[in-house]
Amino acid sequence: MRLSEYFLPTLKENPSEAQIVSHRLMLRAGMVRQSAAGIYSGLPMGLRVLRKIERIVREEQDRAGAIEVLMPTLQPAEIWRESGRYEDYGKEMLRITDRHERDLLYGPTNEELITQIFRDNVRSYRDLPKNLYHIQWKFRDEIRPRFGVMRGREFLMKDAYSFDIDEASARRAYQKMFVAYLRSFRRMGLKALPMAADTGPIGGDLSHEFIILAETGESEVFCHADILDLPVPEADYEGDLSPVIDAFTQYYARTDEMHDGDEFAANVPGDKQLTARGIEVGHIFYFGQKYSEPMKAMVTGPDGKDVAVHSGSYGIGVSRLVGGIVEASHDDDGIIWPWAVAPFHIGLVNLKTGHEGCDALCEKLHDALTQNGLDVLYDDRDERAGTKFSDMDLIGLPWQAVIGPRGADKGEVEVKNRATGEKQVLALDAAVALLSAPPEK
RNA sequence: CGGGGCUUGGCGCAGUCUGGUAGCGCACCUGGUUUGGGACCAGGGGGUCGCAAGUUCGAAUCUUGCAGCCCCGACCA
Repeated sequence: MRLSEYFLPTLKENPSEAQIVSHRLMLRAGMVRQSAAGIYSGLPMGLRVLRKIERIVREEQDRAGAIEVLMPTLQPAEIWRESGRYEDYGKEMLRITDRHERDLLYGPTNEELITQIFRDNVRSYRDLPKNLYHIQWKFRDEIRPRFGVMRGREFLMKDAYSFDIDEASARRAYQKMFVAYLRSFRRMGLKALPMAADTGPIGGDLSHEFIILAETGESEVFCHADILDLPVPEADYEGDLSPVIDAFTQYYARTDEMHDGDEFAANVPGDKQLTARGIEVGHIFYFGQKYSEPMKAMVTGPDGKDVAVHSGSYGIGVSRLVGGIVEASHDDDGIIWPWAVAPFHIGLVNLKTGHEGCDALCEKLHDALTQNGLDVLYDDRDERAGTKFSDMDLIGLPWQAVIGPRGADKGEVEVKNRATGEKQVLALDAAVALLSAPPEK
């Protein structure tokens, strides 16, 4: 993509409404613009990141056996009356009335709708287990939206819903999602820590929040430092997942609402006690028959008797992750994108557009990289070097390839690693080889 | 929802106390000189000062009401 033909409005100064770093950087790097409190438009840069995150989430959900569907943003009030949540949900639910005076709502979550779809189409235990998910916009009319895209009112969420014949089977569905979440976040370059979460009225041990550490996180978290370095293994979803789950849950890890100071002190050695702030990027829980009973989501079991299915739901805040990743990965100059979610892999900087040697070498490099399947943003604007360098640092692509009159005629490319700042001058072929791999951090 | 702050050109701000018809930096347009870390000179365009009502000869400035946005707290992917 040629920057001169792209749409990338960067800002030199911080907009006054943005207070936290991810919000400031996302505005300055031309990723999003605010439309109203907690409601954002995505510009091309932001959309690219969102799509890459979405793709990772989708691939890992599919791999874990979940099946993608797409439910609408607007839902009839009727099914929420059935589950009893229409009144319970309160003012966070945006209610809408259509021209026929029918009550609708903009979905804050989809348990009711998916349960309706399930019960209307599945009758037998032989069709279980099932795990259905979708990636769709949600709306929760938060009292106080803040932190840019991390606490918006409108947000993109992946939500999955599992249906099983009994609790033992449901537990397995839960484990699969647990592992899929570990894998998803790891692929995005994040260390997401599963933390025991409040299970509410259902009880049991089947609820975890996945938290990434960041100074601006909303909740305080307490954990054993060793969790941070646990490897995420290749997943065999057909095999026994318990060892993986156990490895991650053997350590103390809790948010402030679940925290117990005495237990923390007793179970975690002093030098391993980690207190930090975190951002919740995922939440999984098993809720049994909470919705299947009132909504009559029944299947016939092997004994010929109808039973209400056992369900769980599993959410990932896709749009929140964009902000979360920026929080977790930036420096004073701008964003530092992990390779897997970078809007482009490489920023190709032509220091002197119009200079024959520079133009020619840039074109060559651009074509070679593109042919290798890489996303290249080619800064061919007629701007000064300083402007290009600072814009490139700001938008944070993993690699920068700089071509200027100094080295162009010798066929030299200067390659810079955005994360480390390390620079090296290379011949074209060597540059192509280096740039085609994720940078070592 | 309670407390605090803000609203003046695309962005960042001054001017408001003490009313006199709007200014600075950046960005943008034209021309020229420049050109490896956000250049310089000259010229230029763009604002019913958040909205409404009031006071006044005269309101960005004073009064009242409303709206939007941000921050702190209690709640949430």
